[in-house]
Parts: sequence; structure tokens; C-alpha cells
Amino acid sequence: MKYQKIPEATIRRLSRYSRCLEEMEESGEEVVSSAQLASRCMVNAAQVRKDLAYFGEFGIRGVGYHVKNLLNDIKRILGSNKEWRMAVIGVGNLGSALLSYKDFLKQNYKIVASFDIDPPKVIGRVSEKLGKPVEIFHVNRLKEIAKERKIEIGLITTPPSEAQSVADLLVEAGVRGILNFAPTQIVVPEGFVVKDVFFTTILDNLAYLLSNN
Amino acid sequence: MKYQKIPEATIRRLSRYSRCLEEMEESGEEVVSSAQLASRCMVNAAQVRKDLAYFGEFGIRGVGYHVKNLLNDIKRILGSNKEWRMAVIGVGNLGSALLSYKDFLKQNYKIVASFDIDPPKVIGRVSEKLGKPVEIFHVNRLKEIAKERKIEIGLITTPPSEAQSVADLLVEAGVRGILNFAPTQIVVPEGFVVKDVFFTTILDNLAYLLSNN
DNA sequence: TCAATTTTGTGACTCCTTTCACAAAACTTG
DNA sequence: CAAGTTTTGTGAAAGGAGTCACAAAATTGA
Ligand SMILES: NC(=O)c1ccc[n+]([C@@H]2O[C@H](COP(=O)([O-])OP(=O)(O)OC[C@H]3O[C@@H](n4cnc5c(N)ncnc54)[C@H](O)[C@@H]3O)[C@@H](O)[C@H]2O)c1
Ligand SMILES: NC(=O)c1ccc[n+]([C@@H]2O[C@H](COP(=O)([O-])OP(=O)(O)OC[C@H]3O[C@@H](n4cnc5c(N)ncnc54)[C@H](O)[C@@H]3O)[C@@H](O)[C@H]2O)c1
Repeated sequence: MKYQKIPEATIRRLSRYSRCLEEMEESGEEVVSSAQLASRCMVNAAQVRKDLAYFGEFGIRGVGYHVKNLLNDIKRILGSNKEWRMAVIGVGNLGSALLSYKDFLKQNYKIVASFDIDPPKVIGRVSEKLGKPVEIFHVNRLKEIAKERKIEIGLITTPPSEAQSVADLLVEAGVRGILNFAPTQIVVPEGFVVKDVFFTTILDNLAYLLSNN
Repeated sequence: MKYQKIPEATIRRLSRYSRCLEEMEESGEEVVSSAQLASRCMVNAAQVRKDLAYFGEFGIRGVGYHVKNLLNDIKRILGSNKEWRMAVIGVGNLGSALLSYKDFLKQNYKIVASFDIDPPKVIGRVSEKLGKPVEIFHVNRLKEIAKERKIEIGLITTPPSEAQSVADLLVEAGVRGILNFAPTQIVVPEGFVVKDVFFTTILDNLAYLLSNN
């Protein structure tokens, strides 16, 4: 198979497959066909095979895929086999929730520091309930701490008005990945990546579907 | 323009345009061209025009679009001009954050009740800081309260293991829209709509882009 | 060993989305 | 009021993504 640009949608589906395969692995299934995986993920079986074909041959004809192997391969493709070191900037309602989100850890996403600008918050630790407390630093130490702790992804949970300036700090600190929860457009230089999570955009979608069906 | 199926991507972009137009309206801009709106939303100008063309003619040739009018039209198209009544099910870390999310209100999404299964939580009110406290009911009253308060959208923030059974309750109560934050596939009957918000899927995406660029 | 069965990997086809390019419409200015 | 300018709305072209269909590969069983 010759090289092709990989569709963004393929990457999203790989993540879905990954989640399904994890469930299958837990429940002891060893082998899975593209048809089984597809029906579980609500996609077409040819789609599953094509998605995988972008990256190589992982199956055995007449048999299917080894759950464990395929899971490993997909994680390697996605880059989610390594541990990713993250920071939360803005420890308010949402930021605190993220700090105690167990699934991140399970999926190799580790929050190793957090930052705020509000002095009362910058005194101690949070997320004690997980056993692994995460320190809160003043945001003016972001660059220093980001380098020290090798932070690769920043989660922006400040008010929207502060989001761009926080992003600038992250860029300056060499944090190449940003997950932005503040409902505003953020601009970063070439080589950096921003993904937005806009709750109201998704609600708008839902509202449209509810209004027109 | 004859009828066509409207792409999902168009709806997502309309929501983006809507957000931009709101900012423009606030800053007093009265007229905007497709090119200006496009560059603000990081899309192609023809795309903006084509997206709008699905629904009618909103611009004035040689001039552009009236910000206020276009915003109203887009909101009407999306169905986000009316107030949507929502409930949060699972008042834990994330559920509590959602209860105090100001942007929902600003965008006509109103949380009018919340539910949990944990007796200590089902005693009073939360989100006092917004002035408008939201009551927490025991989840076994969901059907009753949903009807009484005309809830149209349910936000699922329970553990994944409970998500499907909560969805079943919502379906039974006639709540047609579900925004699911629990990282698990939910199945609902025809006529109901589920949108998932999987944080780790988005992180997987980010991880892929960071690993391969 | 060989035919029957299963299921992958992939070229070809179809469908959908985006971009281009330009006529038509409205405004501006001399 | 007419020529010039701007910007929309849209058909046509290009580009991507999803599905189909089948040869190739592996397994099973007689
Ligand atoms: N609450 C939610 O459920 C929710 C949902 C989706 C999106 N969001 C978005 O996430 C962001 C945070 O929401 P929230 O409800 O947690 O708000 P919040 O006010 O509770 O938290 C914001 C935090 O950011 C801190 N902060 C402000 N400026 C800062 C800066 N320059 N550097 C570092 N920290 C700074 C504040 O001190 C505060 O602790 C907002 O942009 C909001 O729109 C929130
Ligand atoms: N914490 C986060 O930042 C975050 C981010 C993304 C997704 N999520 C997902 O959101 C969900 C909630 O996460 P959380 O961190 O808030 O967990 P949590 O444990 O703090 O909250 C879960 C809440 O649900 C309640 N609950 C349990 N079963 C219930 C039922 N049958 N009916 C009603 N309520 C019930 C619990 O009592 C608890 O209050 C999980 O599925 C999680 O994976 C959380």
C-alpha cells in the first residue's frame, strides 16, 4: 500500500477501535473480525479494514485480528502507547474536575502540574482523593515548571479572555499540544497543535438535530 | 436553491459563525463580508457562502451581511434561538462543573434540574454562586421531574457503567437529546439523539498529531 | 491432500464536501 | 446616471471519504 494522507476521521475511529478493543481484552476475547469490531463501533466493516490498511497489515485472512496485538498496534499508531505529560491551566470548576479525572491516567495521559493566577488557590495541592496530589503553581512559573516537568500538552481551563495569553505562555514554554476548553479561537504558530472542546457547539448540534427531526 | 441534505460539518460551522458574530455584535460591527467572517473562523470564504446558501439568501451583493440579522438567522436555523431546558445526571466532579458553567446560560441552554443516586448529595442545592441554585433530586425521580420541568436534553456525567441505564431512563422520560460525557457507547431508539464528548478521544487525536509532525 | 469456508486487503466506484470562478446584484463615485 | 467596484450566490470542477466486491490468504475438515 503506497503512502496516502491519512484522514482525520480515520484517526478518530482508531481511537474508537482502541476503546472497544480494550473492553474486549478485559472480557477475555482473543480474536476479533473486522465485522465484529465494526458492529461494535457502529461503522462499516470495510471501513475498519481500510482504516488499518493505511498503516500496514495487521490481520490474518480467514481468522481476523488478535485483540491484544491490534490494540498495541493502534496505540503505537496513535502515539498513545507512551505516557503523555500534561498540565491544567486554570484550576476552577472545570480544571478541578479534570484534575480528578481517572480515565486520563488509565489512558496514559498524566497531569503532572496545574497553574492558576488566583493567590488563594496557589497554596497547596488538589485532587488528593486520587492518592496522587497535583501541585498548583502560580501561572508566572509556567515556563519554568513546564520545562522542568517535560510538559507536552496543556489543558486550558481559564476564562476565555485569558485563553490566548495562556496559549502564548505555553507556546513560549515549548508545550506543543493544547486542548482548549475556553470558548474562543486560539492562534498558535506552525508546529503547535490546538484542539478545541466547545460544549456549546456540540449542544448547538444537538439543538439542530432536535429541531429538525 | 433546491433542497439538499445538509452536511453535519455545515452545522458545526454555523455554530462557529454564530460565536464569531456574537463577538462582532458585542464590538459594535454592523456589517461583515463572507471573507471577513471566513478568516475569523479559519475557513474558506466560498464555504461560508455555500453553508448559508443551504438555508436561503442572507447577504446583500456588494455589501455583505448584517451582523445582527445574520446572527438571528443562524440561531433560528440551529434552533438555538429558543431556550433549551436541560438536566445533569450525576453530580460528581464534572457534573458540578457543568452546573456552574455560565456560558450555557448565555447561549440559551438552561440547566433546570440535576440528579444523583448518592443520598448525601441528594439533600439540597448546588451552584449557589450563580445566584440560580439548581436542585438535586434522587435519580429515581427522573421521569417525574423531567416531565414536570419539560426537560429536553440530558447531560450524562455518571460513571460509564451507569451511562446506558441512565440513558434508558431519559428515553423513558421522553428526553430526546443526550449529551454523553461517560466514555462508553450509548444506544437509544430511533428519534432520540446522542452526542458524545470523549475527552480521551480528542487527546488521542492530539497525541497522534504531536507524534507525527 | 484438496475442496470448502472464512475473512482479510484493496482496486474501483459512488457519494459527499470543498474550492474555484464568474455572472448577477447592489452600492459608490464622479 | 453610467462606469467602476465590491461582494454575493451558485454551477462546475476537484478533491476526499466511504462502500462494494472480489482475489488472495489462511484455516478447517473429510
Ligand atoms: N464549568 C464548565 O463546566 C465548563 C464547561 C466547558 C467549558 N468551560 C470553560 O472552561 C473555562 C473555565 O470554566 P470554569 O467554570 O472552570 O471557570 P472558573 O472561573 O471556575 O475557573 C477559571 C479559573 O481560571 C483561573 N484563571 C483566570 N485567569 C488565569 C490566568 N491568566 N492564568 C491562570 N489561571 C487563570 C481563575 O483563577 C479560575 O480559577 C472557561 O473558559 C469556560 O468557558 C467550562
Ligand atoms: N472528571 C472529569 O473531568 C471528566 C472528564 C470527562 C469525562 N468524565 C466522565 O464523566 C463521568 C463523571 O465523572 P466524574 O469525574 O464527575 O465522576 P464522579 O464519580 O465524581 O461523579 C459521578 C457521579 O455520578 C453519580 N452516580 C452514580 N451512579 C448514578 C446513577 N445511576 N444515577 C445518577 N447518578 C449516579 C455518583 O453518585 C457521582 O456523584 C464519568 O463517566 C467520567 O468518565 C469526567
